[in-house]
Amino acid sequence: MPELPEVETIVRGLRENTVGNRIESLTELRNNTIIYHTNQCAEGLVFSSLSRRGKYILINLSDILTMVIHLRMTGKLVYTETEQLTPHTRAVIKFADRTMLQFEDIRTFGSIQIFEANDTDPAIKRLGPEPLTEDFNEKYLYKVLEKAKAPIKSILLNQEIIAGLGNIYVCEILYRTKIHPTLAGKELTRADIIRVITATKEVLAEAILHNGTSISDFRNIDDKPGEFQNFLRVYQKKECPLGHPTERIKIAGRSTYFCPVCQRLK
DNA sequence: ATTGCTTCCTGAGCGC
DNA sequence: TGCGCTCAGGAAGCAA
Repeated sequence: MPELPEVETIVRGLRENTVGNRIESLTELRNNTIIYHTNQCAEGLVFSSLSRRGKYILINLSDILTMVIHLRMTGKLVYTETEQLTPHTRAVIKFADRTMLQFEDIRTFGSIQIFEANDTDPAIKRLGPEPLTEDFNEKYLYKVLEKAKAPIKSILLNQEIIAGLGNIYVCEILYRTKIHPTLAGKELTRADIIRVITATKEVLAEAILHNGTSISDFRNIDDKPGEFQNFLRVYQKKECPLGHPTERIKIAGRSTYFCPVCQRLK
């Protein structure tokens, strides 16, 4: 479900509402939702600070533990004052002030992991640069693409190359850059690379400004949808903004929307 | 080393 | 109504 802008929206919502909250109980309603990588219990600790890395939510618990949440396709975090269990509620964190955070996940791919404060998920250590920082720049992307035979679409989806992009935003980025999604990475020109960097930063910033994209069930922690779906140009569109019919193809098993007129193979 | 196919799981939407 | 199929904001784990 959520990509970088959606996760960022959730983290901001959590930061406003839960910093300083003490965990009274942490209950798992389905096996393997909460995975402990430490013997230390999270109960009694405080949500000290929150951050995001790629699509991961990182919660610092009293500088003692780190809670790492990944929502995968259908995970949701809902902050409520009363218990509202659904058939898909997988875990509930109750705070000392009687509020609670419910983790719902229809497809059950998501997880909550708990590590020592100085430890983290190995997958996080392998993540590529954050696209909204200076680390994601022309020099870096040129080096990545120089010899890459894979289609640019797959490369941009690879979290070890760039952290946080998913299927929607990669389609949108490629539309804005006029690059065909099947074009091999090494075929991109310097000008293309600069356009990719610029479009990536623009699309993500705009999406964050609109609280993310709700195609079906993304919701902020107060259960409100995002608004960026109103600004998508090709993803799940029949026509691009210029009126050309779009096409849908599969790349690496993922539906890829593009405009065959605006986005040409060289 | 790189690339891509299958898998985890549940539900919605479609054609017949 | 219901069946069977395809599809879904992700990514690990394999196989080639």
